[in-house]
Amino acid sequence: MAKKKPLDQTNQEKTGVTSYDVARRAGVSQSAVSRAFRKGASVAPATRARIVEAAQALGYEPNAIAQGLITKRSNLVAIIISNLTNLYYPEVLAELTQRLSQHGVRVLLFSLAAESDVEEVLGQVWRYRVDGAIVAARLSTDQLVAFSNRGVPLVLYNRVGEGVPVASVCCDSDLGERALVDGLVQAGHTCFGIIGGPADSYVGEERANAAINRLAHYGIKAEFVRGQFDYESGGAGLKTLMELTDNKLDALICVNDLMAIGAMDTARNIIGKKVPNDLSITGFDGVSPATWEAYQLTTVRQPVRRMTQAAVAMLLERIESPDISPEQRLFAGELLSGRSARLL
Amino acid sequence: MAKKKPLDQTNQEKTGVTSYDVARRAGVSQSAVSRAFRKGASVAPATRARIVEAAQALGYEPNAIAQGLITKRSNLVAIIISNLTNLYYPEVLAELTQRLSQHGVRVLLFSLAAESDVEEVLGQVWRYRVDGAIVAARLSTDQLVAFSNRGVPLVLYNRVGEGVPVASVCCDSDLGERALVDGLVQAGHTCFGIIGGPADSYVGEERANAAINRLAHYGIKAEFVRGQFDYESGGAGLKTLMELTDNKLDALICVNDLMAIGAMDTARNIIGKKVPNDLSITGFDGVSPATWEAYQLTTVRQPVRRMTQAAVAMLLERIESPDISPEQRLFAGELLSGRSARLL
DNA sequence: TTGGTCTTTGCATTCGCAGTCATTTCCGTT
DNA sequence: AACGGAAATGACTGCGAATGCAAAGACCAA
Repeated sequence: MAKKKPLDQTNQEKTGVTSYDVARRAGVSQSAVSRAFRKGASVAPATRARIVEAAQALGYEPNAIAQGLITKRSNLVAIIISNLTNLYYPEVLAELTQRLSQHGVRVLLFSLAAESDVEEVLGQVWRYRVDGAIVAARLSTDQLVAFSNRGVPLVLYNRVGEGVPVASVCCDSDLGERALVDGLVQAGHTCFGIIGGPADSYVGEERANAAINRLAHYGIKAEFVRGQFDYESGGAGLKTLMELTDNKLDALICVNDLMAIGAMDTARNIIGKKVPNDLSITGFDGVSPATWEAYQLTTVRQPVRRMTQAAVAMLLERIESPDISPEQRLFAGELLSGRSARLL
Repeated sequence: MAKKKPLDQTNQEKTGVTSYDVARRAGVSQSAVSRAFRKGASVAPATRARIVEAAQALGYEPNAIAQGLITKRSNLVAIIISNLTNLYYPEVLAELTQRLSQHGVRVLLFSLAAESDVEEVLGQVWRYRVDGAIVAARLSTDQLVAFSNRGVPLVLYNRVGEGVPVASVCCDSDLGERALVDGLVQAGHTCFGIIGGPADSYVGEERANAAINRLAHYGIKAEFVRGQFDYESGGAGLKTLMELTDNKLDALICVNDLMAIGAMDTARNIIGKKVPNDLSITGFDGVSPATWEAYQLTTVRQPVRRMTQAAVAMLLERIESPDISPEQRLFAGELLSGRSARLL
């Protein structure tokens, strides 16, 4: 009884060119083909040449799925991101994807409507046996533990493991907001307002708290409203704050650039306030529109390249050596002194 | 000799909970576990319940890699996108990803530095045996043929198969530019300039040609320069065009919004021209900053939701029935009459 | 020529699951 | 009680590549 694929049945139709097909054409065994495609394997140069030639003639590409099954390395990394439309993440995503692909790792993308929708995608993450994950969304303790239990290396991006030690890369909210607050206070502002993010957003809370705390240090209490990180929230938030402060607001801290931009436009065009003469506005992130002529936003720019670079490096390290202990890397942002705020 | 996994060796460590582990715990065969997880399979309700319970206790998730190997369906779709940082694509990407995931399909993301870098990633696309691909980058005829030879369903996004019939979803450049040109001409503009995209960009060429042709219809010849689709290119292009036209330029057509925005800022703040009084500026895409108060760009908005919806539907159709003949779906954009241009 | 070492090569097995086929169990009927 | 048909279940194989092991060559020295 002929078991195993007998090497005698033509099969190079469309989809399925297998290593057996290549082997037959090159007159070698399937093992040889496998070895010809792996780096340090023992194959005679002449043999390898024949195999490569046959492979090319047939259009053979090793089946990564089958490789993954046997080697238990899918070369897949999950990237879980919440607000893809939020201007800041596309840059991060592009950087991460390109860096990872330089290392032969492919990206399985999960994009969330809201930051708290993670649970639904985790099942899929497990199923695909990804080699690791980079997550820019809030994970519960249970979820963090799940990663560790399943042995999936994890790097958080602009998030930290609350209560659980996890590798993470962040831009320092405290430092950033502190620089902004210090500048604003010392320039003589007195009536502060803050537009935060949705309650389930990690960075939103971080930054808002950082600003509130630093203001408290000066004995200043700011009004606080929440936004959705988008343009409209900026304008809406500003209006609310104006009411709350009896129109006295003279310093507005937004936890991201987009809301700051929205607020600037509203201040200038709707409310009729001069920015920064009547009202100083600050943002956070350093997205590209922040530097446009029309805005010249005073903000904190995250060092995206260094951060993504670090995230990828950390992840790959942990994939190689799963037992490396968690490390937090905190990057200082760069204060961008634009024309939207009077700083000292 | 005990071949096959003997069901008697504990194995629920971290990574590898397999269907055998679940089977053993539930006191059934591996086949039963497999069936319990597939829809219309024949399993007694009581058995299924036991299996599900065991699976949960062990944290079992079917291995999608193994499933893919045997069923020849990876449930993976490749998305190949060129300028992720270009403001327009993030929205598209987010939409596509979310729609696909509603259909149980995962996204393998490939992001290109330049539109012509496709070749390098195609190898990876083949290796992962994706069920289909959505491509927003220029493919050569050979590359298009490769998809068809390998039986990988393909939908082009804002591109068409030049010379080869391929399924595609586009926003109509001709209609869009025509509406803009008509409006500008009828409003009395006489000296036209166009800022195009990089020569290897498909939409860039399409739109520029559309504008040029429509202008020719009126007997008008426009000056033409190229940009890189980014903010800076807008300002730079405008300056060049001003020189070329002896400062007489009164209508500027940019092939995307970002360059139009850059041009607006430069016109107002650097060159000192009033927009739209001295100079009308138009864009294309309808990205969110186009609607910001500071710009109110006159542009053509692509119906992103309908387009992504169509792309996903077409792709899934073709995955189910690979022999459906190619179809082109051309969507009309919506003319957004902002305050950046005087139209009729 | 012979023996020993090192390199190439092929065989057989394995990864985790789906699905075919054969067998068993369960029920309703008469 | 005996039978028939449907439903449930299990044994087994194979998807495509990687790899341990053993066998076969290649090469050199004696």
